[in-house]
Amino acid sequence: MNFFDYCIQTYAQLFLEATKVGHDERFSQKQAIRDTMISAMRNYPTVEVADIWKAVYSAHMDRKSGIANPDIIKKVVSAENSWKKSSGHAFEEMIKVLGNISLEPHGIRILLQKDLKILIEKQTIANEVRDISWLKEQIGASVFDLYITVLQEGKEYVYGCIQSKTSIRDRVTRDREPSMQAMQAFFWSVAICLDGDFLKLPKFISMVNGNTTGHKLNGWHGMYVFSDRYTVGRIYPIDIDLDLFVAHAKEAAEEWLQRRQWFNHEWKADQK
Amino acid sequence: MNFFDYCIQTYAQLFLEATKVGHDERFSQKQAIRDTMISAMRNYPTVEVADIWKAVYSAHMDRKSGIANPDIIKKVVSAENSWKKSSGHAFEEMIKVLGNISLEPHGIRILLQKDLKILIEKQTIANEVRDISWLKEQIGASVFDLYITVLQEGKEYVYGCIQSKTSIRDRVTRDREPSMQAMQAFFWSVAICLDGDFLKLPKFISMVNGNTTGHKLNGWHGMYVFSDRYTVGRIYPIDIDLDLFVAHAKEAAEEWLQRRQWFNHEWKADQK
DNA sequence: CTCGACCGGTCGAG
DNA sequence: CTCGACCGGTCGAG
Repeated sequence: MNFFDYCIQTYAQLFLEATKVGHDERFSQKQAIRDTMISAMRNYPTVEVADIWKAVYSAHMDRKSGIANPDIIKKVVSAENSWKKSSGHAFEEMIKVLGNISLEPHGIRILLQKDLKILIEKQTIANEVRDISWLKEQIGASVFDLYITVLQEGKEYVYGCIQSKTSIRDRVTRDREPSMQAMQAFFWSVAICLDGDFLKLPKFISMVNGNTTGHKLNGWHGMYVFSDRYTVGRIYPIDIDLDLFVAHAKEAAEEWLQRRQWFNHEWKADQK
Repeated sequence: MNFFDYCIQTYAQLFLEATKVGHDERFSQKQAIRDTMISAMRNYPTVEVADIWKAVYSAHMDRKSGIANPDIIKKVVSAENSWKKSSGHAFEEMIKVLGNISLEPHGIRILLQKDLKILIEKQTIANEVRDISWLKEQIGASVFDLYITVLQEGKEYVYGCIQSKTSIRDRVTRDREPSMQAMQAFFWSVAICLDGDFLKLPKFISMVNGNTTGHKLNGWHGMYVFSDRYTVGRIYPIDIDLDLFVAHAKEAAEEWLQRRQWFNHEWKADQK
């Protein structure tokens, strides 16, 4: 028998034996991986150990997924990684395109982080030095996905930071802190979420709206969700027109230009 | 047509059109994701946007992998994540089992990080306070995968730190720094690698052996690879018996017990 | 070519 | 139940 088939068979057998004597799946699979390796290394001393490892991987993937063909596995994993890396960018671009349709007539526009990076390098952003230096820090740490600017007397000012997320699951926890810092730096800070499923848990609602012992303050000026199932407080529904987001962006731009010193976390848009 | 099929078809069509006018694959796929979303949201305003997103995901996965069945995709991704999380643990256990067969008769044994954590909590590790506190820090940050101890007069001392990796790719870069700190703290510090493919690049060889301008010092006392293709300097071949690793572990234990003050990065095992 | 960053179901230990 | 950590081909910008 070749080493590959040996690994497939041995893994299956060892896993079965382990479960039969009462071990749970996690224990059994770990033991099957470990002992198939040992056994195969003994029986095929001339085969590269890395190749035996790949065979054990195939055995594990087969048992868990029902797919025995390594080519299919490889292609799915590759495609999945492509989606992970690129789909978020596509979503950001979508928000930029959809938002700017309504915003640009008002002298407001959404920028990708990389757009803003270029504009700051070209020194065409009119914010004060202190803002510019704060923005550079945020860009360096890739904190926000999008930024929003407003024109006044022909000059372009960044007045807001946007987190755009297709799925934030429990990463909301990590995104909240930078958002609060943006509000403390007198910027409009909002999140746009494709999927609001996580808002089914009260914990996350209070991370947005505050007013609980665990989360005293609101984490964002607004969170815009592509669904009307989760609307409460600063959690707003949007659809393809981004209506409430656009309305709030206009209100926020006006506020930022006229009364920035009072533009802290308490600010709330009028329109609902 | 239902929204799902609409997304599949639209994505395929938009991607094809983009490539036909000369865009590369990455640009075309990002545009296809973005514009299929916009188009589907317009045509199916009552469908949850998160569900449209899932359909676009399926379209992307289908084009990249050739697999159109979402159930298969889901199972492969799930299995892959299981492997990612569990296989490293199985490998660590394997090293522990294989190593301890030869080591335990000499009063030496390999511990998983979690084993050491428990022993330290039970206060059965005999190292000085300063060592214990250093070890606790390493455990807290999950720096090393395995530790190695030696018995002297019935007391058990941790004398080495082991990184066990199935694939370190360019993560070697990140693993080097903590290894050098372990050597500075007068511990034996080694890595055990399943796959030495990365050692085809001279850069990585010099990260192990030092003696270049970029990497003046050696990064480990030894790196043990399950292959004899990469042997040079402190890069040693091992097979299932872990011969050289075991021989060096014995030498290092002796050195640590007798002459610890001189056990710095320069120490090198005699046996080859 | 290089090289940092991306994600999300699972694991494992509460 | 919760919740932090895991990985690795791809993306994107040098």
